Amino acid sequence: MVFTRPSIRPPARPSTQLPAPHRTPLPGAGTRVLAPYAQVKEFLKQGLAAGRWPTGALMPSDAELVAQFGVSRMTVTRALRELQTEGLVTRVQGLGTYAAHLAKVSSTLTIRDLHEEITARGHRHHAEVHLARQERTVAALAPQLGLAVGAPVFHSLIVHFEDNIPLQCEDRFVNPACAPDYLNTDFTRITPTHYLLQVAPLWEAQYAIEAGAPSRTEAKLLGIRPLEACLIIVRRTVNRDVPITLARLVHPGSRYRVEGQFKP
Amino acid sequence: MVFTRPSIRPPARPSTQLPAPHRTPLPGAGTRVLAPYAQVKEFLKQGLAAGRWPTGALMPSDAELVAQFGVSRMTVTRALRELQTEGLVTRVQGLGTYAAHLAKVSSTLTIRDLHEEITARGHRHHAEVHLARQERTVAALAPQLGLAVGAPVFHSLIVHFEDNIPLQCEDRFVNPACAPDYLNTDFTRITPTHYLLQVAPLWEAQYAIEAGAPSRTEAKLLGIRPLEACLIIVRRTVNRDVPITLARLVHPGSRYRVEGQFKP
DNA sequence: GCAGTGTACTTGTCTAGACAAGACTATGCA
DNA sequence: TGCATAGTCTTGTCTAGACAAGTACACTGC
Repeated sequence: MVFTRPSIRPPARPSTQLPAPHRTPLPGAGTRVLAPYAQVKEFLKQGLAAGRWPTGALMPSDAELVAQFGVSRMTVTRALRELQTEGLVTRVQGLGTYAAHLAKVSSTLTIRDLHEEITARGHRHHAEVHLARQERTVAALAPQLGLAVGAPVFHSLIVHFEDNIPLQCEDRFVNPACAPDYLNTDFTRITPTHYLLQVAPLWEAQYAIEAGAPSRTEAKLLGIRPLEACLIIVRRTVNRDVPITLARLVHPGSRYRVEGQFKP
Repeated sequence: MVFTRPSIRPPARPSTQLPAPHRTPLPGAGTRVLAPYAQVKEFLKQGLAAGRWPTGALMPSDAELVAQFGVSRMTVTRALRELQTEGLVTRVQGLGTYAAHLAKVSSTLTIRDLHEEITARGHRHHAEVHLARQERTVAALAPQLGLAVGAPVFHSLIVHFEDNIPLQCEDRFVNPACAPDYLNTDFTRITPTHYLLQVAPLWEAQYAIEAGAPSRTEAKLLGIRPLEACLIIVRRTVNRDVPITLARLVHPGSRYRVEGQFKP
């Protein structure tokens, strides 16, 4: 659905002209007046919230907003670009700005080092290392880690405790090329996440969150019954297209959950 | 940790000067040259990835980047502002730009209407409505929905099927003020999510994802054993600070998972 | 009817300069 | 010594204009 812009200019829109933007900071007014770009942004956001432009509808052009608000095009552009990165509008060169599908908002969910997370709660963290050795890549892992079958790969199995209660069972494979010193790290003092962040500070990750029963080993390590529901996160981390690590993080369902926020 | 900027200008940085940016589109070159703002951004991103500026370190100032790249300040500003919204740098007026803690990246996770999601997979969706009525707000719900205890609230209980297999048990409470017609909707044809998106198109949501056992009713409705692990999402949706709805979505762990991506 | 062309409109990006406001530092005065 | 002040550096924001490039549509000539 693409609306056509009327070829005739609409008749006398109510003026939203701003009175000489930042040059008059409204001396007595206690409430901080919004910056012009923020006013344009807010105007469009409110309109979208009110359903003024349904999904796919053509929104005012840059030039129209410039005229309406009496600001420069750079200001309008900034407002629209921010709305675009927030996923609220779609801009197509040569065509115009369209209202986006508002259901598709991105969530903010910050990933943190478990050690940090636990200490931030004012609790004590410690870890038990059950395995840290070099193995040969098996077929199931090879494509995920970008390694050949049989190539060396680092494997660690660590249980993390919050105030002596098992919180996470971390089963991790690491690409040796990215972190040659991985196995020499003392994981009771530095978590793998922390170490890997230092080695490869900028990365992307794909993750899958699911509920399931732990394996028999995991249940034993976590001190839970074999059928107790667990929150399982499988995370694959990539640094500039080079796979770094693949981790399976198993948490007792009763002790851990993921929280986040969607914001348009 | 805050580094002090040296008061003496550093000696002759290797020039990254750009050759008359977009005015010379490199006639023969097949590879599209990055826009100047993108080049500045990429330069800083690479530096961060390489650990050139550890967390908290003072990064080059706008003026330095302007001189280094031979672009205008607006161009540099754009690059830095985008890095800031991506959470890679922190900018403080009067002080400078600092390298941010790279572990905190935000994830992209798109929330979609379940009906859309299922049909997008090429499968068939249908819903069974087990409950859709007005009730009185109980104490536990009142603060979450911003309603008084005893005030009317809409309550629906719907099971969603993918190709006749139960996928989600949706237990939902809705603020009547936001969606007066909620109970008149035919939920076998329109999902509550879809309906609520039309009524209140712009919203924020807080969610919690956890693993747990279903209630006895839920197990029955989903056709699973009482102890089978379920992925439970509790979502609270707010439209401009007005609570709209509170939903508990229970999925059999073996049939559903959440996937997403972290990107810096 | 149909293919090509020109025009008008759109967004994408950049420049050079400007003023505001926050944070630090050196200076001068009591 | 202690405090106020001026100066310098920083980021935050805006303007007015420019060119590039993509799209749609009316017009032309065949």
